[in-house]
Amino acid sequence: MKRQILLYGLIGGILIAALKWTEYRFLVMEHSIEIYGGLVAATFAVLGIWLGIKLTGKQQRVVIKEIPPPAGEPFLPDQRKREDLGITPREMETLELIAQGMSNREIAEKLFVSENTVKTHSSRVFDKLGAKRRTQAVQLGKEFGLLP
Amino acid sequence: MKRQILLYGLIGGILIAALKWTEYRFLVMEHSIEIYGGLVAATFAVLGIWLGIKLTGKQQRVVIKEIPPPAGEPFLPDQRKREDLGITPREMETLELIAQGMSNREIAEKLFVSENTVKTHSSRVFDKLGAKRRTQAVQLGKEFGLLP
DNA sequence: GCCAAAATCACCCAAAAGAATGACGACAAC
DNA sequence: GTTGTCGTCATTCTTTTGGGTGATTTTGGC
Repeated sequence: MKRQILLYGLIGGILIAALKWTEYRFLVMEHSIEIYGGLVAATFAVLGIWLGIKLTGKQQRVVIKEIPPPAGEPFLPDQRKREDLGITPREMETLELIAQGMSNREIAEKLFVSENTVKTHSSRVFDKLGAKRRTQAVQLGKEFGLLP
Repeated sequence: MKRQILLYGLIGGILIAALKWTEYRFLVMEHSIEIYGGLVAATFAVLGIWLGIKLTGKQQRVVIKEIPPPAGEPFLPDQRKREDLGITPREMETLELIAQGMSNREIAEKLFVSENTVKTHSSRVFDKLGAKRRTQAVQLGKEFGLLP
């Protein structure tokens, strides 16, 4: 960056010098002052733009780096796998709540059904997953991509 | 963006006009041409830098960097967190096996201890995690970074 | 309307899990 | 040598879970 600023100053100096040098040649020309001003303006404008881009271009890349980390997969319930295993939506729901550490009673309250119903659902889902315990069902559910 | 470019051109035009207008006043001055040139150069340089910054500042440089996190963490058991919670190694071991879906009996066999001992460990670990059920302990264990 | 799948609920019973308490030996720290 | 932690085990009792079976109701498709 320092190099670019120095370079910029240098070019400026050279231009000034060139300006002075050409002064004696083209000053006689009509409207040379306008051409002159335009030339200088254009040159410095280009240089300025270039410098501006350089000035922020590097910084920009650092900021960009933040994008990737939070990404990844938000996890979308594997509908296909669920159907492959013949697990019904209600059973799936039950399984999810089991995975959250809820008891049958709590699940029953949350789903507005009787505890017996929850038992039925869980039993069936265990069967379909090949699990003997709820903890195992959770473990298998994850392996099958049914649970996060 | 278009607005800025137009503005830029406008300012350029105004400067040229001003240049022409002042021409009749300061042309008589000695070295006015250098001052002039420098002034114009400085003005356009500043404008150029500003424009350059504006030009790239808002642009999202979508540099699609490779995503390290997904393939990244092999998961290292959080030793600190475990000790923070006052969970002993043996209790941790028990928790891990619980998370794998094993029953107390299976865990007992695997660890060569009695089932009662496993119960003691699990009870203690539940207590330390604030869990009431093993499924909940697993869930909390994950949240605490104790389990994968 | 009829059928099949899904969802619901009920009972019974056995197994597993969990809470509470007490106890004992090993071992490190002070 | 006392203290504290850890790991071990037992006993008793309550709660939760899970298996098995059957039944009723809803729902969606044909």
